[in-house]
Amino acid sequence: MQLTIGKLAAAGGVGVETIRYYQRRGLIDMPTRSGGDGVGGGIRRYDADDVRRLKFIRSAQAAGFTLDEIADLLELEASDDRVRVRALARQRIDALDEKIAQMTETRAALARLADQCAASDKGPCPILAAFDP
Amino acid sequence: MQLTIGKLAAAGGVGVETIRYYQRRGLIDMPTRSGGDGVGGGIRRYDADDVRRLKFIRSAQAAGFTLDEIADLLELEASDDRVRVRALARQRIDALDEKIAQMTETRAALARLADQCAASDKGPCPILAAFDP
DNA sequence: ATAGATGCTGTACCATGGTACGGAGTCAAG
DNA sequence: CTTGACTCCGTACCATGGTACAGCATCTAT
Repeated sequence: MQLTIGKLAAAGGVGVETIRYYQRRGLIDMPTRSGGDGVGGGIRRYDADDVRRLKFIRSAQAAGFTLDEIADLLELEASDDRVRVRALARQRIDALDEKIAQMTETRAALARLADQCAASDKGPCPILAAFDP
Repeated sequence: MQLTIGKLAAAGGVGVETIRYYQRRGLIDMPTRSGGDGVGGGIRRYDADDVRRLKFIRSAQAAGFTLDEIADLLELEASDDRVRVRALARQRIDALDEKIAQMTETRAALARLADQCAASDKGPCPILAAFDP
């Protein structure tokens, strides 16, 4: 099965430019070309494995991995290095924990201030007051 | 009390360029100048209220508000519109709730996969497998 | 009065994850 | 064989929150 960049993009539910962007980022490698008359490259020909990689990228992205991390994951997949994959996952989990904790704290503070603000219209707004030095 | 941009930046714990950036964004307004010989402006003179506004910005930012939202908050502070401040806070809380929920879900899925991966070295890595179509 | 520290403007650049476009080349169908 | 759709490359642009620098002007301390 041979695919042009447009078909690959459609298969992955992304735009053509996104594929080319992933190539620049090294997430999808430059495939064989057809029609390259010496200068200017030629038309990229993709296969089913490229579709798989593209979908992998989208899935990993949905799990919050950055494109850089995904590039690492794709390398690790090729080398089947489970220890390092686990380490990367752990790292991502820790980052998530930290962000969740921080956001939860902020959320609670903000909710408390909003309640205070709603409770009484006397004096300055507690929400704004909280940001004042 | 008159401050130059450098003193204001130091008072707020930010860089000089950040102040000028906030001015471009409309978060701090263009202060009176001294020395402006007709062309090219002149030296900005700030006062204690600018320091307060700057600190307000940093506090609100720490609570996760974007600079655009903070610009709104500063306007609302001036007009003392508590209803709209509460609405903005509520909106921020909802956004936080959504993000926290999504991240918590992702975190759980990733942790489960990492555990599965650590449990057995047989077969493909469950983490990578989860991203595969 | 003069050196050196700041300040001014405008513009370019950083990361992140793309999107858009011009001008040329190529491919498939009729 | 022509036409229209697709692809190529390079580059610029979007948002977000800044950072950096060049080339002057001004201010402050000596």
